[in-house]
Amino acid sequence: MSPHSPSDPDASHEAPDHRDERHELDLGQFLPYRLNSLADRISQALSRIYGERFGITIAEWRVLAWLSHREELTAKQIGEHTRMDKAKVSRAIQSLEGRTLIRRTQSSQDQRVHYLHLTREGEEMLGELIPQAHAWEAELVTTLSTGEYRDLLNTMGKLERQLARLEG
Amino acid sequence: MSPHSPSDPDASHEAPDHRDERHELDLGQFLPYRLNSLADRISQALSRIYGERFGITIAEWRVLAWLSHREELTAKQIGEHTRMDKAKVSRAIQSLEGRTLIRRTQSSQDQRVHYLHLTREGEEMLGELIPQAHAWEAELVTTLSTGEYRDLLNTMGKLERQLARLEG
DNA sequence: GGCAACTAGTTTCACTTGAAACTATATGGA
DNA sequence: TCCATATAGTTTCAAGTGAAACTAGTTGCC
Repeated sequence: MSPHSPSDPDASHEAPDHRDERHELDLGQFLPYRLNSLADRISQALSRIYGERFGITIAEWRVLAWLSHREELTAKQIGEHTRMDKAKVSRAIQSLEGRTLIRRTQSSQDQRVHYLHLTREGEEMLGELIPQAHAWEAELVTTLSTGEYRDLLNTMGKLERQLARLEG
Repeated sequence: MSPHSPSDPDASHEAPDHRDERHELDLGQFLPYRLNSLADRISQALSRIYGERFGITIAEWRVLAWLSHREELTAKQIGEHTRMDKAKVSRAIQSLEGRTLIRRTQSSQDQRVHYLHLTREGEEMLGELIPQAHAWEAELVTTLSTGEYRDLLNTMGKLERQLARLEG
Protein backbone atom coordinates (compact mmCIF):
# COMPACT_ATOMS: atom_id res chain seq x y z
CA MET A 1 0.00 0.00 0.00
CA SER A 2 1.18 3.51 -0.75
CA PRO A 3 2.19 5.57 2.27
CA HIS A 4 -0.06 8.35 1.09
CA SER A 5 -3.42 6.80 1.89
CA PRO A 6 -5.45 8.25 -0.94
CA SER A 7 -9.20 8.35 -0.47
CA ASP A 8 -10.70 5.03 0.44
CA PRO A 9 -14.25 4.59 -0.83
CA ASP A 10 -14.96 1.80 1.60
CA ALA A 11 -13.99 3.87 4.61
CA SER A 12 -17.58 5.05 5.02
CA HIS A 13 -18.54 1.61 6.24
CA GLU A 14 -16.26 1.96 9.21
CA ALA A 15 -17.61 5.18 10.64
CA PRO A 16 -21.08 6.06 9.42
CA ASP A 17 -21.13 9.25 11.46
CA HIS A 18 -19.45 12.40 10.14
CA ARG A 19 -20.37 11.13 6.72
CA ASP A 20 -20.61 14.65 5.37
CA GLU A 21 -17.05 15.65 6.04
CA ARG A 22 -15.61 12.30 5.14
CA HIS A 23 -17.14 11.98 1.73
CA GLU A 24 -16.02 15.51 0.94
CA LEU A 25 -12.53 14.34 1.72
CA ASP A 26 -12.80 11.22 -0.32
CA LEU A 27 -12.86 12.51 -3.86
CA GLY A 28 -11.28 15.62 -2.44
CA GLN A 29 -8.11 13.67 -1.75
CA PHE A 30 -8.03 11.79 -4.99
CA LEU A 31 -5.18 13.60 -6.70
CA PRO A 32 -6.29 13.26 -10.34
CA TYR A 33 -9.67 14.72 -9.51
CA ARG A 34 -8.35 17.52 -7.35
CA LEU A 35 -5.69 18.46 -9.83
CA ASN A 36 -8.09 18.41 -12.71
CA SER A 37 -10.71 20.59 -11.16
CA LEU A 38 -8.10 23.04 -9.90
CA ALA A 39 -6.49 23.30 -13.34
CA ASP A 40 -9.89 23.65 -14.92
CA ARG A 41 -10.92 26.50 -12.69
CA ILE A 42 -7.63 28.29 -13.27
CA SER A 43 -7.89 27.84 -17.02
CA GLN A 44 -11.39 29.17 -17.10
CA ALA A 45 -10.55 32.16 -14.96
CA LEU A 46 -7.54 33.01 -17.10
CA SER A 47 -9.40 32.48 -20.34
CA ARG A 48 -11.67 35.30 -19.26
CA ILE A 49 -8.65 37.57 -19.74
CA TYR A 50 -7.73 36.03 -23.07
CA GLY A 51 -11.29 35.81 -24.27
CA GLU A 52 -13.08 38.87 -23.04
CA ARG A 53 -10.28 41.39 -23.21
CA PHE A 54 -8.41 40.10 -26.23
CA GLY A 55 -10.82 37.81 -28.05
CA ILE A 56 -8.54 34.82 -28.33
CA THR A 57 -8.96 31.20 -27.33
CA ILE A 58 -6.65 29.15 -25.15
CA ALA A 59 -5.25 27.40 -28.20
CA GLU A 60 -4.51 30.76 -29.84
CA TRP A 61 -2.91 32.08 -26.67
CA ARG A 62 -0.61 29.08 -26.56
CA VAL A 63 0.51 29.57 -30.11
CA LEU A 64 1.19 33.26 -29.49
CA ALA A 65 3.00 32.54 -26.25
CA TRP A 66 5.38 30.13 -27.92
CA LEU A 67 5.99 32.54 -30.75
CA SER A 68 6.93 35.20 -28.25
CA HIS A 69 10.15 33.41 -27.31
CA ARG A 70 11.09 31.85 -30.58
CA GLU A 71 11.44 33.59 -33.87
CA GLU A 72 10.47 30.86 -36.24
CA LEU A 73 8.38 27.90 -35.30
CA THR A 74 6.42 25.55 -37.47
CA ALA A 75 2.93 24.28 -36.75
CA LYS A 76 4.39 20.90 -35.96
CA GLN A 77 6.82 22.26 -33.38
CA ILE A 78 4.03 24.17 -31.70
CA GLY A 79 1.99 21.01 -31.56
CA GLU A 80 4.86 19.21 -29.87
CA HIS A 81 5.42 21.94 -27.33
CA THR A 82 1.80 22.47 -26.42
CA ARG A 83 0.65 18.86 -26.79
CA MET A 84 -2.26 20.03 -28.92
CA ASP A 85 -3.19 17.86 -31.89
CA LYS A 86 -2.33 19.17 -35.29
CA ALA A 87 -5.92 19.94 -36.30
CA LYS A 88 -6.28 22.24 -33.33
CA VAL A 89 -2.98 23.93 -34.02
CA SER A 90 -3.92 24.35 -37.65
CA ARG A 91 -7.19 26.02 -36.79
CA ALA A 92 -5.60 28.32 -34.23
CA ILE A 93 -3.03 29.38 -36.80
CA GLN A 94 -5.67 30.05 -39.42
CA SER A 95 -7.60 32.24 -37.05
CA LEU A 96 -4.52 34.15 -35.90
CA GLU A 97 -3.38 34.70 -39.46
CA GLY A 98 -6.86 35.92 -40.40
CA ARG A 99 -6.58 38.55 -37.70
CA THR A 100 -3.04 39.42 -38.80
CA LEU A 101 -1.57 38.61 -35.42
CA ILE A 102 0.87 36.21 -37.04
CA ARG A 103 2.32 35.75 -40.50
CA ARG A 104 3.42 32.61 -42.29
CA THR A 105 6.33 32.24 -44.66
CA GLN A 106 6.90 29.12 -46.62
CA SER A 107 10.22 27.42 -46.15
CA SER A 108 12.31 27.42 -49.27
CA GLN A 109 13.83 24.04 -48.43
CA ASP A 110 10.54 22.28 -47.81
CA GLN A 111 7.41 23.60 -49.44
CA ARG A 112 5.25 21.82 -46.91
CA VAL A 113 6.43 23.74 -43.88
CA HIS A 114 5.55 27.28 -42.97
CA TYR A 115 7.46 29.31 -40.46
CA LEU A 116 5.31 31.37 -38.20
CA HIS A 117 6.16 34.76 -36.76
CA LEU A 118 4.36 37.42 -34.83
CA THR A 119 3.35 40.51 -36.74
CA ARG A 120 3.85 43.91 -35.15
CA GLU A 121 0.19 43.80 -34.22
CA GLY A 122 0.65 40.42 -32.61
CA GLU A 123 3.64 41.64 -30.66
CA GLU A 124 1.70 44.60 -29.41
CA MET A 125 -1.15 42.44 -28.25
CA LEU A 126 1.22 40.13 -26.42
CA GLY A 127 2.92 43.14 -24.91
CA GLU A 128 -0.36 43.90 -23.19
CA LEU A 129 -1.61 40.38 -22.62
CA ILE A 130 1.42 38.79 -21.04
CA PRO A 131 1.82 41.26 -18.19
CA GLN A 132 -1.86 40.84 -17.37
CA ALA A 133 -1.51 37.08 -17.36
CA HIS A 134 1.49 37.34 -15.07
CA ALA A 135 -0.29 39.77 -12.80
CA TRP A 136 -3.17 37.36 -12.52
CA GLU A 137 -0.86 34.47 -11.77
CA ALA A 138 0.89 36.58 -9.14
CA GLU A 139 -2.43 37.26 -7.46
CA LEU A 140 -3.27 33.59 -7.51
CA VAL A 141 -0.04 32.52 -5.83
CA THR A 142 0.10 35.47 -3.48
CA THR A 143 -0.94 33.30 -0.54
CA LEU A 144 1.96 30.90 -1.10
CA SER A 145 5.38 31.44 0.39
CA THR A 146 8.34 31.46 -1.96
CA GLY A 147 9.24 28.00 -0.70
CA GLU A 148 5.76 26.63 -1.22
CA TYR A 149 5.70 27.96 -4.75
CA ARG A 150 9.08 26.44 -5.53
CA ASP A 151 8.09 23.13 -3.97
CA LEU A 152 4.89 23.08 -5.96
CA LEU A 153 6.68 23.46 -9.28
CA ASN A 154 9.21 20.92 -8.13
CA THR A 155 6.64 18.34 -7.16
CA MET A 156 4.78 18.92 -10.41
CA GLY A 157 8.02 18.25 -12.23
CA LYS A 158 8.38 14.96 -10.42
CA LEU A 159 4.84 13.97 -11.33
CA GLU A 160 5.47 14.87 -14.97
CA ARG A 161 8.54 12.70 -15.08
CA GLN A 162 6.80 9.81 -13.37
CA LEU A 163 3.93 10.18 -15.81
CA ALA A 164 6.34 9.97 -18.71
CA ARG A 165 7.73 6.81 -17.17
CA LEU A 166 4.27 5.29 -16.78
CA GLU A 167 3.32 6.29 -20.30
CA GLY A 168 6.48 5.17 -21.97
CA MET B 1 6.08 42.28 -7.99
CA SER B 2 5.47 38.81 -6.74
CA PRO B 3 8.38 37.08 -5.02
CA HIS B 4 7.83 34.09 -7.21
CA SER B 5 9.21 35.47 -10.44
CA PRO B 6 6.96 33.64 -12.87
CA SER B 7 8.18 33.38 -16.43
CA ASP B 8 9.12 36.69 -17.97
CA PRO B 9 8.49 36.78 -21.70
CA ASP B 10 10.78 39.78 -22.13
CA ALA B 11 13.70 38.03 -20.54
CA SER B 12 14.85 36.75 -23.89
CA HIS B 13 15.89 40.29 -24.78
CA GLU B 14 18.41 40.29 -21.98
CA ALA B 15 20.27 37.13 -22.80
CA PRO B 16 19.80 36.05 -26.38
CA ASP B 17 22.10 33.07 -25.92
CA HIS B 18 20.83 29.84 -24.40
CA ARG B 19 17.54 30.67 -26.02
CA ASP B 20 16.59 27.04 -26.27
CA GLU B 21 16.63 26.24 -22.58
CA ARG B 22 15.16 29.55 -21.57
CA HIS B 23 12.08 29.42 -23.70
CA GLU B 24 11.40 25.91 -22.45
CA LEU B 25 11.38 27.34 -18.98
CA ASP B 26 9.20 30.24 -19.87
CA LEU B 27 5.86 28.63 -20.48
CA GLY B 28 7.18 25.79 -18.39
CA GLN B 29 7.09 28.01 -15.33
CA PHE B 30 3.76 29.61 -16.02
CA LEU B 31 1.68 27.88 -13.40
CA PRO B 32 -1.68 27.81 -15.20
CA TYR B 33 -0.11 26.20 -18.24
CA ARG B 34 1.95 23.69 -16.29
CA LEU B 35 -0.93 22.74 -14.07
CA ASN B 36 -3.27 22.36 -16.98
CA SER B 37 -1.08 20.14 -19.05
CA LEU B 38 -0.19 17.99 -16.05
CA ALA B 39 -3.85 17.56 -15.10
CA ASP B 40 -4.70 16.82 -18.71
CA ARG B 41 -2.12 14.11 -19.03
CA ILE B 42 -3.20 12.53 -15.77
CA SER B 43 -6.85 12.63 -16.76
CA GLN B 44 -6.15 11.04 -20.09
CA ALA B 45 -4.01 8.31 -18.58
CA LEU B 46 -6.63 7.51 -15.98
CA SER B 47 -9.48 7.61 -18.45
CA ARG B 48 -7.77 4.74 -20.20
CA ILE B 49 -8.69 2.68 -17.15
CA TYR B 50 -12.23 3.99 -17.02
CA GLY B 51 -12.73 3.87 -20.74
CA GLU B 52 -10.96 0.79 -21.99
CA ARG B 53 -11.49 -1.52 -19.06
CA PHE B 54 -14.91 -0.37 -17.90
CA GLY B 55 -16.39 1.58 -20.81
CA ILE B 56 -17.31 4.68 -18.87
CA THR B 57 -16.49 8.33 -19.41
CA ILE B 58 -14.95 10.70 -16.91
CA ALA B 59 -18.33 12.29 -16.26
CA GLU B 60 -19.84 8.87 -15.56
CA TRP B 61 -16.97 7.94 -13.28
CA ARG B 62 -17.50 11.08 -11.27
CA VAL B 63 -21.17 10.37 -10.81
CA LEU B 64 -20.43 6.82 -9.70
CA ALA B 65 -17.66 7.94 -7.38
CA TRP B 66 -19.94 10.35 -5.57
CA LEU B 67 -22.66 7.77 -5.31
CA SER B 68 -20.22 5.40 -3.68
CA HIS B 69 -20.05 7.48 -0.50
CA ARG B 70 -23.55 8.81 -0.34
CA GLU B 71 -26.72 6.83 -0.44
CA GLU B 72 -29.03 9.30 -2.07
CA LEU B 73 -27.89 12.15 -4.21
CA THR B 74 -29.81 14.18 -6.74
CA ALA B 75 -28.51 15.25 -10.12
CA LYS B 76 -28.25 18.77 -8.84
CA GLN B 77 -26.09 17.80 -5.87
CA ILE B 78 -23.78 15.84 -8.10
CA GLY B 79 -23.46 18.85 -10.34
CA GLU B 80 -22.49 20.99 -7.37
CA HIS B 81 -19.93 18.52 -6.10
CA THR B 82 -18.29 17.81 -9.42
CA ARG B 83 -18.67 21.30 -10.93
CA MET B 84 -20.12 19.75 -14.06
CA ASP B 85 -22.98 21.59 -15.73
CA LYS B 86 -26.40 20.05 -15.45
CA ALA B 87 -26.61 18.97 -19.08
CA LYS B 88 -23.48 16.92 -18.67
CA VAL B 89 -24.69 15.39 -15.43
CA SER B 90 -28.04 14.62 -17.00
CA ARG B 91 -26.42 12.81 -19.90
CA ALA B 92 -24.09 10.84 -17.68
CA ILE B 93 -27.03 9.75 -15.54
CA GLN B 94 -29.05 8.68 -18.56
CA SER B 95 -26.20 6.57 -19.80
CA LEU B 96 -25.53 4.98 -16.41
CA GLU B 97 -29.20 4.22 -15.93
CA GLY B 98 -29.36 2.69 -19.39
CA ARG B 99 -26.58 0.32 -18.38
CA THR B 100 -28.31 -0.38 -15.07
CA LEU B 101 -25.34 0.81 -13.06
CA ILE B 102 -27.57 3.24 -11.18
CA ARG B 103 -31.27 3.53 -10.44
CA ARG B 104 -33.46 6.59 -9.98
CA THR B 105 -36.35 6.96 -7.60
CA GLN B 106 -38.62 9.94 -7.72
CA SER B 107 -38.92 11.90 -4.53
CA SER B 108 -42.41 11.80 -3.06
CA GLN B 109 -42.10 15.34 -1.73
CA ASP B 110 -40.97 16.90 -4.98
CA GLN B 111 -41.86 15.25 -8.26
CA ARG B 112 -39.03 17.05 -10.02
CA VAL B 113 -36.20 15.47 -8.11
CA HIS B 114 -34.90 11.98 -8.48
CA TYR B 115 -32.68 10.28 -5.97
CA LEU B 116 -29.89 8.27 -7.46
CA HIS B 117 -28.41 5.07 -6.08
CA LEU B 118 -26.01 2.47 -7.25
CA THR B 119 -27.45 -0.83 -8.35
CA ARG B 120 -25.75 -4.02 -7.24
CA GLU B 121 -24.13 -4.10 -10.67
CA GLY B 122 -22.87 -0.57 -10.21
CA GLU B 123 -21.47 -1.42 -6.81
CA GLU B 124 -19.68 -4.39 -8.23
CA MET B 125 -18.13 -2.35 -10.98
CA LEU B 126 -16.97 0.27 -8.51
CA GLY B 127 -15.61 -2.45 -6.30
CA GLU B 128 -13.23 -3.30 -9.12
CA LEU B 129 -12.67 0.13 -10.54
CA ILE B 130 -11.84 2.09 -7.41
CA PRO B 131 -8.94 -0.10 -6.28
CA GLN B 132 -7.47 0.13 -9.75
CA ALA B 133 -7.79 3.90 -9.74
CA HIS B 134 -6.11 4.04 -6.35
CA ALA B 135 -3.38 1.71 -7.46
CA TRP B 136 -2.71 3.92 -10.44
CA GLU B 137 -2.63 7.01 -8.27
CA ALA B 138 -0.26 5.28 -5.90
CA GLU B 139 2.09 4.50 -8.75
CA LEU B 140 1.95 8.08 -9.92
CA VAL B 141 2.87 9.52 -6.54
CA THR B 142 5.35 6.81 -5.70
CA THR B 143 8.28 9.15 -6.34
CA LEU B 144 6.98 11.68 -3.81
CA SER B 145 7.79 11.49 -0.15
CA THR B 146 4.89 11.48 2.29
CA GLY B 147 5.70 15.08 3.13
CA GLU B 148 5.77 16.16 -0.48
CA TYR B 149 2.45 14.53 -1.11
CA ARG B 150 0.90 16.23 1.92
CA ASP B 151 2.38 19.59 0.97
CA LEU B 152 1.09 19.24 -2.56
CA LEU B 153 -2.49 18.71 -1.41
CA ASN B 154 -2.04 21.51 1.07
CA THR B 155 -0.78 23.97 -1.50
CA MET B 156 -3.54 22.98 -3.87
CA GLY B 157 -6.01 23.72 -1.12
CA LYS B 158 -4.54 27.18 -0.72
CA LEU B 159 -4.80 27.82 -4.43
CA GLU B 160 -8.42 26.66 -4.43
CA ARG B 161 -9.29 29.04 -1.63
CA GLN B 162 -7.49 31.93 -3.26
CA LEU B 163 -9.27 31.14 -6.50
CA ALA B 164 -12.60 31.28 -4.71
CA ARG B 165 -11.58 34.66 -3.33
CA LEU B 166 -10.63 35.95 -6.79
CA GLU B 167 -13.82 34.57 -8.30
CA GLY B 168 -16.18 35.79 -5.59
C1' DG C 1 14.57 8.60 -62.98
C1' DG C 2 10.70 6.48 -60.77
C1' DC C 3 8.14 4.42 -57.22
C1' DA C 4 7.04 3.38 -52.30
C1' DA C 5 6.98 5.21 -47.91
C1' DC C 6 6.91 9.19 -45.21
C1' DT C 7 5.71 13.90 -43.49
C1' DA C 8 3.43 18.86 -42.84
C1' DG C 9 -0.58 20.71 -42.72
C1' DT C 10 -5.79 20.86 -43.98
C1' DT C 11 -10.35 19.14 -44.24
C1' DT C 12 -14.11 16.06 -43.21
C1' DC C 13 -17.03 13.70 -40.25
C1' DA C 14 -19.11 11.93 -36.29
C1' DC C 15 -19.27 13.03 -31.67
C1' DT C 16 -19.16 16.07 -27.47
C1' DT C 17 -19.91 20.23 -25.35
C1' DG C 18 -22.20 24.19 -22.78
C1' DA C 19 -25.66 27.86 -23.21
C1' DA C 20 -30.11 28.69 -23.71
C1' DA C 21 -34.78 27.20 -24.39
C1' DC C 22 -37.97 24.19 -22.66
C1' DT C 23 -41.11 21.01 -19.58
C1' DA C 24 -42.91 19.91 -15.45
C1' DT C 25 -43.32 20.92 -10.85
C1' DA C 26 -43.16 23.84 -6.57
C1' DT C 27 -43.47 28.11 -3.83
C1' DG C 28 -44.66 32.65 -2.23
C1' DG C 29 -47.32 36.33 -2.20
C1' DA C 30 -51.64 39.37 -3.29
C1' DT D 1 -57.17 30.91 -5.46
C1' DC D 2 -54.33 32.61 -8.95
C1' DC D 3 -50.39 34.18 -10.83
C1' DA D 4 -45.49 35.38 -10.97
C1' DT D 5 -41.27 33.51 -9.96
C1' DA D 6 -38.20 29.81 -9.13
C1' DT D 7 -36.26 25.23 -9.57
C1' DA D 8 -34.94 20.13 -11.24
C1' DG D 9 -33.90 18.06 -15.03
C1' DT D 10 -34.12 17.45 -20.35
C1' DT D 11 -33.59 18.84 -24.98
C1' DT D 12 -32.01 21.70 -28.73
C1' DC D 13 -28.67 24.03 -31.22
C1' DA D 14 -24.48 26.00 -32.65
C1' DA D 15 -19.70 25.65 -31.87
C1' DG D 16 -15.67 22.96 -30.91
C1' DT D 17 -13.23 18.55 -30.88
C1' DG D 18 -10.01 14.64 -32.30
C1' DA D 19 -9.46 10.69 -35.45
C1' DA D 20 -8.99 9.63 -39.86
C1' DA D 21 -8.89 10.76 -44.66
C1' DC D 22 -6.86 13.71 -47.66
C1' DT D 23 -3.50 16.96 -50.37
C1' DA D 24 0.83 18.36 -51.46
C1' DG D 25 5.36 17.82 -51.10
C1' DT D 26 9.76 15.07 -49.72
C1' DT D 27 12.99 11.21 -49.06
C1' DG D 28 15.09 6.79 -49.69
C1' DC D 29 16.03 3.14 -52.54
C1' DC D 30 16.21 0.35 -56.66
